[in-house]
Amino acid sequence: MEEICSTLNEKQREAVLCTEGPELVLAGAGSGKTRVITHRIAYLIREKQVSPRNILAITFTNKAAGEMKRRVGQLVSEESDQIWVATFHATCVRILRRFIDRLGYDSHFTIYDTDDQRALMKQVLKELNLDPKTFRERSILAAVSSAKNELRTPAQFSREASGYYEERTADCYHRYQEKLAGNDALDFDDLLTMTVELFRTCPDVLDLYRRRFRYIMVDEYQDTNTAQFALIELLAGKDGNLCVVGDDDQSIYRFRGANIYNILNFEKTFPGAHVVKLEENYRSKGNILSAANEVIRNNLGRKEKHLWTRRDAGEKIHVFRFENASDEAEHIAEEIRQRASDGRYSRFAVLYRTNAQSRALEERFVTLGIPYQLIGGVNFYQRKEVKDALAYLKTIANGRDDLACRRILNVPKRGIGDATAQKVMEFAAANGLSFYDALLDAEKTGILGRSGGKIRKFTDLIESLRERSRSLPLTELIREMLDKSGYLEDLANDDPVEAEARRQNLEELLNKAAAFENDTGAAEEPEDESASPDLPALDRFLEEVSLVADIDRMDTGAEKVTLMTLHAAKGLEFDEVYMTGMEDGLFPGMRSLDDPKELEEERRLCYVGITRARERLTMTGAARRMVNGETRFSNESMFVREIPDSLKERKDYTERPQRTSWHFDGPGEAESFRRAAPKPAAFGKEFRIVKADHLEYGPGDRVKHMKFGEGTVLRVEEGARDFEVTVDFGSHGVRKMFAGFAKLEKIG
DNA sequence: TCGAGAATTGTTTTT
DNA sequence: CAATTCTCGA
Repeated sequence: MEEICSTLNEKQREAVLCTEGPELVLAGAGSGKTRVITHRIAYLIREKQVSPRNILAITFTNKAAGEMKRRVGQLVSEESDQIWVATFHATCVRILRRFIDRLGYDSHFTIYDTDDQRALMKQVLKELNLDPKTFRERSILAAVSSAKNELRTPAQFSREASGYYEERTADCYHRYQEKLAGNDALDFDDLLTMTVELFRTCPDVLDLYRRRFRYIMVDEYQDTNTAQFALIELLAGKDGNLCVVGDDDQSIYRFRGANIYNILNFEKTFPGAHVVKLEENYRSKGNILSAANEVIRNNLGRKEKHLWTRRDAGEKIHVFRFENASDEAEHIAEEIRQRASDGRYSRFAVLYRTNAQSRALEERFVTLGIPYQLIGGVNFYQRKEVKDALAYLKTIANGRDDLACRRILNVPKRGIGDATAQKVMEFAAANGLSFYDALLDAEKTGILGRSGGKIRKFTDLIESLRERSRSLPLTELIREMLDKSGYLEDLANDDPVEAEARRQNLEELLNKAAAFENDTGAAEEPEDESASPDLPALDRFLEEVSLVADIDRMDTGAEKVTLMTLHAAKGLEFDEVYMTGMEDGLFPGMRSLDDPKELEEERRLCYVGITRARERLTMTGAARRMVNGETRFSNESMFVREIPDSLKERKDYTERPQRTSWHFDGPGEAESFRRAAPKPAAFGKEFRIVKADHLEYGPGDRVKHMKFGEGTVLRVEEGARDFEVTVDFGSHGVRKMFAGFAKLEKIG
């Protein structure tokens, strides 16, 4: 016990030692949250003699799960792989593979990603004869998803629906669910809702897992949604040994159903809960932490806390403003190149609000030859060629996934068009067959005339590959599939640059398959009943692949700059962080400007971004930016303005820098200012001067002024807000002016 | 059936 | 300004 707790501070120790009953650990950014969880697990095993099998730890990403496993392993070597550490979704899949037959589903179900969901919903809209203009599958799916997150069934949904639009949406939900079932498929949300459903309808199953999971821990608790909460509550019970760890200030997933009240009301939901606050930050320099605190204090409805650090203040927050997005990107890339002259690029991260912003940055990084890794955007496993390959594999593994089969039926082109596919669909529906089985049969009965031959060739291909899949290792199978199907060959007809990128992605898929084979081959010890039961390697590979998030691919070892969204950055930390696109209308986004709830969420996101930085933080923005083909002008982000000037060092690179708005350094004044005028002016009416840290010219230098032409600098005086420069312009006279306003250029 | 070019959309954020 | 969907001729 001494050794386990010796490295912990008092609060952390308190959190670790409280093992029985409900516990809430409010862990501020960088306060050693993961440390608490891992040590708590170690303490349970080593001191409380709890069997590792009785511990469940839930994380939000596979990466976090892996990291946690690794760190627990360091503390309690032997038994650590007995602990169940997984994401919500992976946990649910494991449970469902064993028991979903109780709900009338096949245990070999496939998992649909967003694209699959879209395709399916499109079919639904067509079948229900709904106008795709008024009923967009995107918004219907959003409604369905939030219904599922709230555990509302189609029946409930239609009961509560009012008005034509909602009623039709209910119909879609209903039909969509039927089609999923018909395909033995679950979408992401189903994984959660089905598990809750399973526990609610089968007490014996619930009981089994309750006995197993005597100690439950949930990381990032502030981001749980209603379904996840229900799941936890079912497993733990009102007075179970449930320890949740989170930070209400870092709740940033409201858009996907996260319910911040899960954490805000924890003590009400679990009376008698032990609450521990971790407020010492071990990560960031003082100024960075102060900036974070200054920003987040503008949110109402949060648990009061004040993060502090023993670290020195460090550099000020660097604030840059540029003319446009490409200047912004150029400057950042150039600065990183200089600062990383030792090649330690992994110390840097560039963060942005929307994935679209990565483009300009990427271009600059490429031209300057800076190694970088891009996280997010299109998930690797959702890229077209990878999905095609996976669709082949799914069809080979079992012909049950109609979407997958249809996807590849004519890829590469086999001369089997939509009309034919439509006929097969009808045939399948009429005979209660899957799409693939319909293909096999339709060809036999010859109902399709001359298309029959083409279909025959396709099914022959699949059948022969299926035969081969029984003996061939995974990687070999994929190679053969790519070859025999003519997919690789077809790729060559593409644009050569594009084709090369695709080939590389397929190569990466092969690497992943090889890694997967190695992993499962090495771990020959019979995994306990938690593993999916006796699935062939191919099926298990497909399952694993369906649950990986893009962040899971992040390579922390490589010396590369990391480019990603602020959302993806949660839980990570870097020495030097750039937060880009700090502009009103972009961050905070347009939609949040008139919605206080939404604005608070954006502010939390900003807080998350700031607290990722250990040593140095830079915030950048552009005066104008191309959005949707038109130029948008914007003000510096209100979040930047919420950071007092005393913590910032600004530099304005725009052609016509703005005079600084009234900034208040004293907390009292700032407070009243914010209350009195919480909203910034929508447009750049205010001028802003930026005090440069130095001037490029001094007395005696020749300079050029926009209006007065050339002159000689007589004197430079440093004022509070700016440099005052006196210049002799000859015929235009001797003039005294502010440097930031005059924009003098040195000549010669 | 299929490709090229036109037209028409659209924007957060992701397990 | 994309990326996706639509339309039309072969």
